[in-house]
Amino acid sequence: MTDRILLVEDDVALGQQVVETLSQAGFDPHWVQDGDAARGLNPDDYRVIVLDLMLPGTYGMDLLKRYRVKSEVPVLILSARDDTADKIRGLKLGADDYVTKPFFPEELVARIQACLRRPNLVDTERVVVGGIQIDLKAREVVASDGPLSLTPVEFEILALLARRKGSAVTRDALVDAALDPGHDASRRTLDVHISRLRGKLGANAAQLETVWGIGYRLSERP
Amino acid sequence: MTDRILLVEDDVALGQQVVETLSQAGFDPHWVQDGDAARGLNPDDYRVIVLDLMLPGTYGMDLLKRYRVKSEVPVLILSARDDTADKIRGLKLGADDYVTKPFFPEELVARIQACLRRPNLVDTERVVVGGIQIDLKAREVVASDGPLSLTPVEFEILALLARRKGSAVTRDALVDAALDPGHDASRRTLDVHISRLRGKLGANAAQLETVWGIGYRLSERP
DNA sequence: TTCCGCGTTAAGACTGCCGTAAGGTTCGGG
DNA sequence: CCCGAACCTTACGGCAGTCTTAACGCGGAA
Repeated sequence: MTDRILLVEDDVALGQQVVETLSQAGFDPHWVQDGDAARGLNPDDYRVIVLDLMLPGTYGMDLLKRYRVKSEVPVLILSARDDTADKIRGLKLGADDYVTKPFFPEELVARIQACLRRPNLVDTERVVVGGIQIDLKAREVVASDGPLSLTPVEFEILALLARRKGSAVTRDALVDAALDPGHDASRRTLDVHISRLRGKLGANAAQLETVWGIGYRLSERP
Repeated sequence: MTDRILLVEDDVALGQQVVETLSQAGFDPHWVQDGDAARGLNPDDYRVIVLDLMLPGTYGMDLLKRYRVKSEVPVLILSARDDTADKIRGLKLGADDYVTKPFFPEELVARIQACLRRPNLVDTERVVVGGIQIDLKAREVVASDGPLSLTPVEFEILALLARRKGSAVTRDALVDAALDPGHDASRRTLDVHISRLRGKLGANAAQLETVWGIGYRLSERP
């Protein structure tokens, strides 16, 4: 139930301080010091992302752009006091708030909590991937051919793939999200569910692509 | 079908800018510059209210409280960037979202559209789902065939499903809302009530759908 | 007290989901 | 081109989840 926060910050002293503050505030901070490392992470794995714009390697702005493409996760920018231009660019790119350095740790915590409170970004209830429409609240799925009736496991698989649309999702992640944790043996079980899902998807089956050696991906394009 | 928006903002330059932006976005903005003037207006005459918290005369927070007493209209707060405390208080008082100044006009438009999209049926006293009409205060239900006489438990089940209309509702949530917490044993009790409810719903029984492995859903479509 | 309405439980039948096994197919490396 | 690993598909049995009917018990009303 603790909220995972991703902190992207190259300054070691500041990073340590922030991690400690967030832990004390009841969050679960994950700290990466390098922009390139942050690039590979999935933004949807976190409730809020705290991003320093001044980074070695991949620039912070690029990261922000990259995250925004596939996710709605609130992003909070850390920037130098005088760098107004960067703040505005960041906000235009979809950042949700900014904090100027130097800052008091409590201020950062308050901003993060404000982000979490914001009603409109908390839950996306409807995801569209190509010809497939998924209503996460109603648990209804409509494909090009018409509405589908999916089993709970099939729905969970499709929902996870849809939330991470365009990205490859690990077999482990899918098993974790959809399958009964009681039976952890047979690694072929997921295949069967994927197969059945493809069958029901009909004309949209091609969007559910196999990523060999990794897992699966739900593609926008048919 | 143009949506009337009430803007309460004392800053003339900002107000003009917002009014122009909203007009271009296809809305019908009404601008009052004074808190006391806004006090006399009927919130239900507007689809969304955009409220600056820093006002001369009646404080913005008072207006928000006043509106909330008699109306469910979505309220969007404008606040200064650093005023985190006010944002949080505003959201606690029932505001639906906030925008921090300075903001980009497109952002405000996007937020307003998000408000309009969100079905706002929390604590409404009357809910209509397809052919079923439910008066939550009077505890009366009218179906296509005519008025129904439901038992307390049946009514609570139907009421919860109606408030979350279109969404799948967990069995646990329904048991929690409708059944006596004393007996937590038999998980089959809910089935029986659902069955009886379907019987009474008659022609509308098909709207009460089973979501296999999850619970039930009250659908708009017959 | 008796009667009736309501919530609950019990029991049986049924639907269809899930996991597994087994055999076939595709992929990538050597 | 061959081989092993990863993946696809089909079929099937066990059983969880669901629907329905019937009966029990407790309350309030007559």
